[in-house]
Amino acid sequence: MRQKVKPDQNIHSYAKPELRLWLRLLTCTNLMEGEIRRRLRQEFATTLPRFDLLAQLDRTSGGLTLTELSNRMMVSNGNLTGLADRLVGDNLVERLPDPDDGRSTRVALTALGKKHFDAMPPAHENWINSMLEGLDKDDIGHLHQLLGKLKISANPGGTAC
Amino acid sequence: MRQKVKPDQNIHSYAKPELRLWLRLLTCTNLMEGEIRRRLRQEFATTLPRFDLLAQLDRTSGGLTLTELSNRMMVSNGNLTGLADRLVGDNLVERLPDPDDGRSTRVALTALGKKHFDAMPPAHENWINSMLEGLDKDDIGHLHQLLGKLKISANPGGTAC
DNA sequence: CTGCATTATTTTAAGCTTAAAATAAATTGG
DNA sequence: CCAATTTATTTTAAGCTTAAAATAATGCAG
Repeated sequence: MRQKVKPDQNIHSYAKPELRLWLRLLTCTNLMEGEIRRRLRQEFATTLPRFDLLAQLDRTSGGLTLTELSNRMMVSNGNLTGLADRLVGDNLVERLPDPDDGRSTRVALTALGKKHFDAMPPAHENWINSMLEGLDKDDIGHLHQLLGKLKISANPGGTAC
Repeated sequence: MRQKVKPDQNIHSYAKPELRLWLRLLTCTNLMEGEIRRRLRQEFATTLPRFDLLAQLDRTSGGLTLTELSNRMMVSNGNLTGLADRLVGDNLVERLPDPDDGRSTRVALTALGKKHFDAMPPAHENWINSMLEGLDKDDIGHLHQLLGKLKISANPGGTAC
C-alpha cells in the first residue's frame, strides 16, 4: 500500500535536511565573504583574490609557482596568469625564473607588496572575529570539527587545504 | 609582567580558532560549489547562476522582479540584467511588464524553461546527498543549527535567506 | 499640481573565473 | 638519442560579478 505523503513534500521544496544544510552553508559563506570583500575594498582598495594571493606569498619564503598558488587558492591555473600580471603591474609582486625548471615561473612579494600587505591581516582577523561574535568557544570548536567531517566527505581525494 | 608567547603565535598564522573556522567554512563551500558547477556543466550544459535563477522562478507563480531575484540570489542588481538577458536569448525565461509598476519588469519561466529545468532538481539533490554521505542525521542537524547561529551573527540586519 | 526623494533597472568599466586549446619545457621509455 | 608523454604556463572566448553612474518611473510633501 502506498504511503501517504505530506502536501509540501514535493521534489522542489526545501524539506530535505541535506539540501537545507547546503543552502545555509552557502548563505553563511556568502554573507562573510561579501563583508570581507566590501571591507577589503573600502579599507584597503583591494579585492579578495589579490588579498588571497598576497597572503599565500606572505607565509612562504622564496615565492611560489603559479601551479602551487592555483592549488592553494583553489582556482584555475589560467586565472593566476591574469591575477599575477595585475599584481606585477602594481609592483606588489615580481616574477622570478625558476632556476631548476624552465617551465615554471615563481612569484614573490616585492618590498612594496610586503609593506602593502602587512596592515591587512590584523584587520582581516578583526572582521572575522566580529562576524563570529555570536558563537562561543564550544560552538566554534564543534563547528570546526563538523566541517572537518564535511570537508572529508565532500572531497574524497582530499588534496585541497 | 609580559606574558610569554608561543613561537608560532605570529599575526599571520592560522592559530586562531575563528580564522581557522572561516577558512574551513570557505573550503567546504568551495568544494561543494565546485562539484555542483562541474556537474551542472557536464550533465546539463548550464551554470550555477542560471540554475539558481531558474530555481527561484520555478518555486513561484507569476514570476519575480529583478530586484526580488537579486535579493534572493544575493547578487547585485546589475548582475541580473545580463543573466536574464542570456536566459531570454535561450528562450528559457521571458520578461513581462509589471502591470502595477512601470519601473519593474517581471521575469518568468517559459514552457521550454520549465521543461529544461525540471530534470535538474532531482540530480542536484543527489549530488548534495552524495557529498554529505559522511555525516549522519545528528551531524546534519547540529551543523544546521550551528550555522543558523553563525548566520545571525554574521548578518545583524538579517534580511537574506 | 509640482518639485524632490525614492525605487527599479540598465549601462559602464573593470576585474574575476572558467574550460579548452595552444605553447613550451621536462621526463620517460625504448 | 629520440619519440611520446607529462607538466607548467599562457591564450582564448565566454560568461559572471561588482560598484558606480545614468535613466526612468513612482510617490510624497507642500
